Amino acid sequence: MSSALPKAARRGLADEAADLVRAAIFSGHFPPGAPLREVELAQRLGVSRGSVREGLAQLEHEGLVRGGWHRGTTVIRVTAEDAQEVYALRAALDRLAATTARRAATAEQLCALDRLVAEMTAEIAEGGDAPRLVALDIAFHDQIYAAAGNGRLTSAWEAIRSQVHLFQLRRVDVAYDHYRARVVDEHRELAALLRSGDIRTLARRAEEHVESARRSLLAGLPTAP
Amino acid sequence: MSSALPKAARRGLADEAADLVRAAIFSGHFPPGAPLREVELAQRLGVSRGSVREGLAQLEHEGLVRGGWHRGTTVIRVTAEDAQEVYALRAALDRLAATTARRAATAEQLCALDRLVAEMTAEIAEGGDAPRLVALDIAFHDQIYAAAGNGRLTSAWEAIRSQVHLFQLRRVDVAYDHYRARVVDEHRELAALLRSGDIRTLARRAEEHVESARRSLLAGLPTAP
DNA sequence: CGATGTCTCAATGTCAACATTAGGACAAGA
DNA sequence: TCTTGTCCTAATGTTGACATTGAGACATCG
Repeated sequence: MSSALPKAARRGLADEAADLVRAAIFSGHFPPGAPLREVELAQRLGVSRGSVREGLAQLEHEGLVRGGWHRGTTVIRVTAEDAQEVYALRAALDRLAATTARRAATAEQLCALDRLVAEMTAEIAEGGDAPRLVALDIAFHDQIYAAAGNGRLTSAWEAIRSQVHLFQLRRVDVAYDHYRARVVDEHRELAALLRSGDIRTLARRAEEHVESARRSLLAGLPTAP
Repeated sequence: MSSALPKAARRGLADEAADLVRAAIFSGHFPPGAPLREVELAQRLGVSRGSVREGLAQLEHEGLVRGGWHRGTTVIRVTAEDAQEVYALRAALDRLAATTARRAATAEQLCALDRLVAEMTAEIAEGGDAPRLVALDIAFHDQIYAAAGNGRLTSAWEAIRSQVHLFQLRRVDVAYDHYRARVVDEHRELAALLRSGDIRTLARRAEEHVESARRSLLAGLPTAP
């Protein structure tokens, strides 16, 4: 069959709260450095502090927020050093994901990649909403990790996924033209290499793809705030 | 100065509970597949269920236990597939950690590596307690990650560290002689390469070191339950 | 006899109250 | 003025009780 059923994942309020807060951070409602108070979030989301607390712990494992003993939780700030760390790790993970997926990916999964590239193309043709493009970008890489089929690798990706998402949103803020001009071509090439490319070339291009994003963000970062 | 003070990290009961349960798993008190009931742990550790719950969530992020919606938490089982996943990811992480540390490590950190190798040598001379050797092995790699100085990379390592620890304990169960014969030499070579070796050679040897561990474990795994 | 519906209970999910702490305001002293 | 000690408060850490759920036992029906 095409795909196993979505296994009816019934989730708890903690996951719900985590999703809500994460979306609020991406939307800019909670800017970098903003404090996330448990009581305030609890009554705003209509759940108890325990659930909010569990959700915040999840976001902390995603690296989106930082907290300490009796010191509250705050949204991370996007410093050049943070970007260096995240993109260095992402390069290593993407490299492994790509080379693994090169051998393990099914035809259906490869088609899903092509479909995402097509959606990016269509999005740009319609004007190009930046957040939507970034979401497609992330979804493309999600699909590669899924195709690799390594649960631990996927978990490692999920631990920096939200940070990458945040950084990419920042990137399109400071260098949208550069991003818009390259996003489709780079992903189209990755998709092609994943379907029928040399492993070593694929590994190199996967790393370079991340390197490209890192430079693009860092070029505009020091000038910001 | 030699080192910044350990910043007096005051921890909560949740971390304490996580440490206790983790140790209990390593010691074999909770064998693979054993259920971890919150109520039982709570009264045995003398803390509330909330703290135990938070601790278990931490262990779940470490991949040591698995849990689902209203389905309890159980210790992971060591299957061949799990080992493949963990060691594939570890190879990528160790490669990045080693190459990064090659440039960033301080003299003090390199000496710490030598000291650990010396401890391994001494331990083997005294008979060679397997769990202690494994602990030194893990500590050696901890030190490399610390020397790399990439917080996100260290977090990714911590997300599989406990699983690696568990797998290595299993490895010395099934192939202690092989482990005992190689552990000192392999780590001594890594330490030397980190001090003054070619980057590409270091990257390759770091991956091979993991590959060696993977094969050693997998060779004895399928025969075991 | 096998399949299906219902029931039961042990275990987890959720909640609101209580205990503890970090960090700042403030005043006294050198 | 700078340092130091104290207090206060807003937030987090912790707890036990209540609500909900999943999985197996059991009975019923085909």
